[in-house]
Amino acid sequence: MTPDRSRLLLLDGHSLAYRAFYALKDANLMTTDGQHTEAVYGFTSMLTNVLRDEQPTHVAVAFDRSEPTFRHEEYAEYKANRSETPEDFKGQMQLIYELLDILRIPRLSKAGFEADDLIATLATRASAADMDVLIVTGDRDALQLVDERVTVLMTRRGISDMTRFTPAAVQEKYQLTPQQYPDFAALRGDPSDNLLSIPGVGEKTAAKWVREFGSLTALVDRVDEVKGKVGDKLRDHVAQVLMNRRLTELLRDVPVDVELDQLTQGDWDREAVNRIFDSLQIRGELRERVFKTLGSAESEPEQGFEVETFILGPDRVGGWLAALPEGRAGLAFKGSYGSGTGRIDAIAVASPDGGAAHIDPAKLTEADFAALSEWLADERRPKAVHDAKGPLLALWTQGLDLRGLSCDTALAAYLAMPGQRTFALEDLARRYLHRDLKVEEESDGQAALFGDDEDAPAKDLALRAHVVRELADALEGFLAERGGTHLLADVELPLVRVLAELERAGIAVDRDYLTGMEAQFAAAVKQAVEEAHRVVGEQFNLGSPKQLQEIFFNKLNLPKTKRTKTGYSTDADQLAWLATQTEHELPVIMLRHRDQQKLRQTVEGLIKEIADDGRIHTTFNQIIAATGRLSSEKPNLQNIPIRTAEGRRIRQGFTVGGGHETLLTADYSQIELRIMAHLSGDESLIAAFESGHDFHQATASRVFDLPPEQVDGELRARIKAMNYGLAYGLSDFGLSGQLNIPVAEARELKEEYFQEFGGVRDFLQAIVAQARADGYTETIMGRRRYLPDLTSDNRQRREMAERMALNAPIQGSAADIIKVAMLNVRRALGEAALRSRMLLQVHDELVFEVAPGELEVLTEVVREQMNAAYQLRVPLEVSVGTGRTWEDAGH
DNA sequence: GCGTTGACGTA
DNA sequence: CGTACGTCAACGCA
Repeated sequence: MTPDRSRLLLLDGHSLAYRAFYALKDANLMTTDGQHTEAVYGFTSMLTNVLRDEQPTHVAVAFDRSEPTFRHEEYAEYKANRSETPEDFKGQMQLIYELLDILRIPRLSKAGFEADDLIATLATRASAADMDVLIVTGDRDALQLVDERVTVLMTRRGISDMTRFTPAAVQEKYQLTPQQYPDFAALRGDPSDNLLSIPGVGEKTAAKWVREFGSLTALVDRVDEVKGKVGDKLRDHVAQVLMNRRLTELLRDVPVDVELDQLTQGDWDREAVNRIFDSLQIRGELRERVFKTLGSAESEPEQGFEVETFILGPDRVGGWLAALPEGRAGLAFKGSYGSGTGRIDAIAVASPDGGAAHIDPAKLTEADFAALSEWLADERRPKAVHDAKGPLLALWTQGLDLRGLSCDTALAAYLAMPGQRTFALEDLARRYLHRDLKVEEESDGQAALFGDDEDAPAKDLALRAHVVRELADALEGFLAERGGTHLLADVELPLVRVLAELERAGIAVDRDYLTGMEAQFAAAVKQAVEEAHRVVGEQFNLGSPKQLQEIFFNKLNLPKTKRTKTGYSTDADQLAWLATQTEHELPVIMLRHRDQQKLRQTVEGLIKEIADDGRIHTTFNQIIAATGRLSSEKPNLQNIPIRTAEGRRIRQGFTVGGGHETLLTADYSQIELRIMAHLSGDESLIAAFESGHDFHQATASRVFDLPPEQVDGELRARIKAMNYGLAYGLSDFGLSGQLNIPVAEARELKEEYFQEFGGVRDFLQAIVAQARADGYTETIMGRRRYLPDLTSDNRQRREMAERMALNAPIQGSAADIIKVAMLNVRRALGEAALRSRMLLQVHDELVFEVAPGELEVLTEVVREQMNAAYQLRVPLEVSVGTGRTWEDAGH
């Protein structure tokens, strides 16, 4: 079999991006922060389609440059008629460059030349090297390049339609050869390039002349033969036509400093591609198509993973584990986990020297179980696991434990790149090991190739264990370069066990109480619905913002509120505003409905999650929040209402469980502000914390130069808003909205504040500047957050990144501190052999269940450990409360 | 069925 | 035009 000839695909980047932009203009594609993406989206779509359909072996995208070209020197008016780049198009070229770089598709440009010239040059070279060439463009000048080897794909209207120009197709369409095309174009003129045309000569005449005389040269030689008025016009414009011809000719010998064999797609990184698609908010079909298409172009992994798998039958486990060499083993588990429990279906252990064993826990002899149990629980046998918390919970249900966890690859990857959305083992293997962890494809439930191997699942799990082991080494190295070793080893890793304990413990709830409350909220909802229907005079769904807009703005003709992407907002602020603007009762009824409905849903959601033991076992996610915080899901126990009296009633449903005496909550007071004082070193702010007065009162007294006791509620509220807003990057505008004062007054307030606390302003500015220089921010414990958008051209994105940059070290440092506090509290509880236990973490608060007789000592331990978690330049203040319910224990 | 949107609860 | 999350119902698409 003779190998296919090489095929080079050349794309005209600007031309295609422009076509794509106009084709998708009406779709108004945009990210939520205002970056338009029509051109990026359309270009990517075209690129993907043509790669898929044409299967080129070589590829490059050529771009124009902003510098003038030889054409401008020849003709100052060249392209001078081009209108301004549309505002919505701006920034999209930069995004296309980034995307191509991430996809490792070569892009070319050269000062003084247009993309067309680069394309002509490379097409000519490739042709000479016996390659086929495919040119994709929207510019008809490229037709002159068409020959037996070179085909041009010309975009038609949309982005999916392309015309394929071979010599025959050019002939058919224009009745001209490709060589004649530029002659024709020169005679015709080209408004888009500002090439003048001959009055009275259009496409028809131009083509007729070229056909008749064979070429422009021949026509000029025999120009006297052209009869009539058009003949005179032609004679008047010969010089201009010849210039047109020179401008239309594409250069085939641009000194491009690249070899043909360099024009191939390089190794690309799935995670990076996912990242840029995430940031562009491109998902679904196009993302799929890119991965599917480029999957074939994606370089083959250096080699797949190979691992010899030992499927350990009865009585083989003990011997195999005993024979394991020194070093770290990789572990992988199959099973299901969540809600404080789990089930293990299979375990794989990868040996430090290569092989891996597969263990079926259902087929263990007593001796096997004992050996496995001992090995798993042996602190001195180091182990690496991917996302260990679930398996740990599952192991506990089987009477097993897991000790010696020296690396969790999910946590390590999270610390390395906390902004990632997922940390799937497959993705990490590709990113950090540059190899594929492929699971055999299955279709229609039928086992595909090799699927009839009944050991395939075992081999797959063994492979995962092996990959985890290799990945652990790679990630630790990577993390060490980023200064994350301490956080992994001394904070996140030990925290896994503590979180598993929290999840296993759960928190007791009073089901009857919650059920009764749900009925009350439901009744209030029903009443609100009826009232709403009555005052409007028709039935509608109060839960539908769309229907509500219809009622408010079309039926009742109430004043228009703030706009959302799809219409007018009906959120609580707008409803409250509407209530002040009109006599109509509906806004107030809606507010009550929203309120009661939200509470009802919250309670309903909680009831659904009550386990058989009468407790709710949330799941804490350790690798979600980019700042380092935990998150809580199924259900989220970090957003149980507290602000309103009605909402707080829900907290009375969380109670002390049987066998315990009371609940205890302990929270850090103003921890983020204390961190700000510490990090900024602002002496005045530090002094305010040390003054012993209420903090907001103390800062207000300094700002307004009043004795603390003369600070009234109004002043205190203003400064409180300032204090908290600063850490979020609050603008003058935002502050004015929040305090209901004019923007100018908000600006003055800020000025007055910084007059007193100038160190805070310096600090906040310095953080952003530092982050821009480094590309990341850092917490007190070295937790990094990478913020590439700090250098974005897009103002909205850049300013968003700046706010993230100043918030991340503050929020993240608070997260660091409470994590350390949790570890220390847990250790102290163990050392004092207390039976009280930690149940929840809510960012700056810990909730405990107090065993009988331990209240006093527990309070002491918690206070001490939370206070000592980290030495800031101001004291960490902890306030403690106790009570039968979470509400009673609050403060 | 699935993903997006608007709304809203917490720190 | 204030950061970080998770959940719900409605809705539009496939």
